Amino acid sequence: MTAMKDLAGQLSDAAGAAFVSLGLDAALGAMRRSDRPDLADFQCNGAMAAAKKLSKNPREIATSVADALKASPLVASADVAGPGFINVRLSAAGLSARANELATDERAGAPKVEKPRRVVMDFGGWNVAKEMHIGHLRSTVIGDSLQRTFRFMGDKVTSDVHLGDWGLQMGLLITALQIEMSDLPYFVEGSNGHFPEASPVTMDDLGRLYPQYSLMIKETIGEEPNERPNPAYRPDIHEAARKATAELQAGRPGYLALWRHFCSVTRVGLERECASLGVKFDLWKGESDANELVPEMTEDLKSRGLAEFDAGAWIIRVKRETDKKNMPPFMLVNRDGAVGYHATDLATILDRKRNLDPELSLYIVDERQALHFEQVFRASDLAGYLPEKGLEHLGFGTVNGPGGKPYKTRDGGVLKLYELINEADATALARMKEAELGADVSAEEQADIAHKVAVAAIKFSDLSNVRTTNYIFDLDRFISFEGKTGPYLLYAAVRIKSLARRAEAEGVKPGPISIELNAERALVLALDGFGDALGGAYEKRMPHIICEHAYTLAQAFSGFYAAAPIMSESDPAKKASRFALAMATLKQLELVLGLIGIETPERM
RNA sequence: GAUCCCGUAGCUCAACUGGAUAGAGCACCCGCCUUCUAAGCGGGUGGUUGCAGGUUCAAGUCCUGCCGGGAUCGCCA
Repeated sequence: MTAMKDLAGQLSDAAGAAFVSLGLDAALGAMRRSDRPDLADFQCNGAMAAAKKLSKNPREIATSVADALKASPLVASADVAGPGFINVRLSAAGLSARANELATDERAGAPKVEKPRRVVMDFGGWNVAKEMHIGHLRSTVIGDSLQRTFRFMGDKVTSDVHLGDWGLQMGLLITALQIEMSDLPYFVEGSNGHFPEASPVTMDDLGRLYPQYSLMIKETIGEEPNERPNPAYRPDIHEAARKATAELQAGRPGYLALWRHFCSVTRVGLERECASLGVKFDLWKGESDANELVPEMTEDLKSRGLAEFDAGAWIIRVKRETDKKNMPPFMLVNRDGAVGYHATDLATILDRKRNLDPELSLYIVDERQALHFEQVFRASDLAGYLPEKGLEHLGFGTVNGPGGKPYKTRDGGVLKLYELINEADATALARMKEAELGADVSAEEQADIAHKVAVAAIKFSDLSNVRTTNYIFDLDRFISFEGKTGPYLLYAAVRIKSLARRAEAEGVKPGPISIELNAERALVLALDGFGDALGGAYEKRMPHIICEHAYTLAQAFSGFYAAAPIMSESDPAKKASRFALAMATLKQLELVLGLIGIETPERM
């Protein structure tokens, strides 16, 4: 995968060769950054595993590997500690060579895949008629980070926002409008006529109607122990919504016209949030786009005996003998003749197979959808569309408020995404004024800087949590600018940019890097860790690994910045070396921040 | 009830898939701005990794059982 080996890779090769010469597996030579920086830069634990197989003394094996390692020009010292740890300290020459390599590499040491794959990323989760709130932030920023990471690694990515625009909620909204505004022309039975261009509803209307009517089609309310019949349940409305859904899907013109309004009204808000967050999708498709394939697909599945008729609905049995958990059947067509997201997701797979033929499809959707995707993937496999192996659900944890319950604002509502962004913008702007920064720039530029800081804070706060776990959202902490935050990373980058401006003015040029100070060693080691972090984030689809690396790098730079003055350094060789190291850091830092969707301003 | 996930410092989170003395940030305490942006740097206080067993040279990580929290379990997405 790697074009240029990082230090761990080079050391692993050397140690691996030593293990092989002992008649052992080269993989035992795997080197990693040391847990004990006071003792070593890198460590190898393979001797202890080897000792078990050979029933030899691990220290004996370790000593012989360590002796072999000493021959490498990279290694300053190699010794054995404890039960058989091999500790390696790197030579200044080795570190300097690596630093120069990183400084001149376009990709700052990043690996690239040898064989690019066609990858589809599906961001299912946004719905028509629902405004984006804090809970939608995760799929957006995680998915965006993943698409940037995969592209950077060389894969051919097609991202699809995949709106939820075709299920019962659409029929429910039509029903709601029929009740609230019954004289609209969309409801005239059999009408094929022209319908108004302008939407009869605004996003606010939809945002109000949707929750109001959703409550009426819930048969029960309350949590598990206190679950009880919903007093507001309206079977008539439920029935009407189901019927309207089926009619919409069957192509009733008035309903389709109305539905288009719902979609376009919603999309305005979604696009605004995307632009604000700097998130782009290749495709703005939705569940509805799969609709035209559904009849063909269901016929195919029925004719091959994969779908069967059961309790009024067409289902596919996806249960397996080995299943421990309950595996309900895949719901192809419900008893009204309407389809839900099982069918549209499967039809979408068929569509993608025909048009994109992806080797890998990633679904960045709430962890709670895990069972759904397992059903869809199994169905796809059974049907011979795309193999289950190339379909992955990347679930993520939910966003909770203090106490582990879903986050609520002070007035009990959900925090809308644009409100969060506005709040962060305002806080960032206030912070700038307080620090008396940006007094010499226009108000417009100040706002631009503040927004970049705000977005960095929001994205980093979210992405630095492990993808799969739930996290607790606290507004103040989320948009704080001190410590381990997005703005800290920006600050490091901005300081280097400022240095670069001064260097330019004073005619200072980067020169060969020579590592002397401890702070310089630490910075090179941090820079060298990029490949490993990127590879890990890519393999595991875990953006937090990149966040962790970005922070380590910024921290190492801050230490270097404080310990090694550049512009005031009198020795021109040292000055040029340190400046080159700073510039290498900036290059990598900007690449890394790019992978988590963070843009760096020129000053802040 | 069944299946799966989680429980780490006062708070919010890490820990490279079994490695050494479990790391960060916030908060708190002490230092550092007449030289590169103090949104910063250096240092300190703070832990029986929910509990009890087990596996082995080595367990936050693996196995078992409890306790506590969450998610899911056919016509909502």
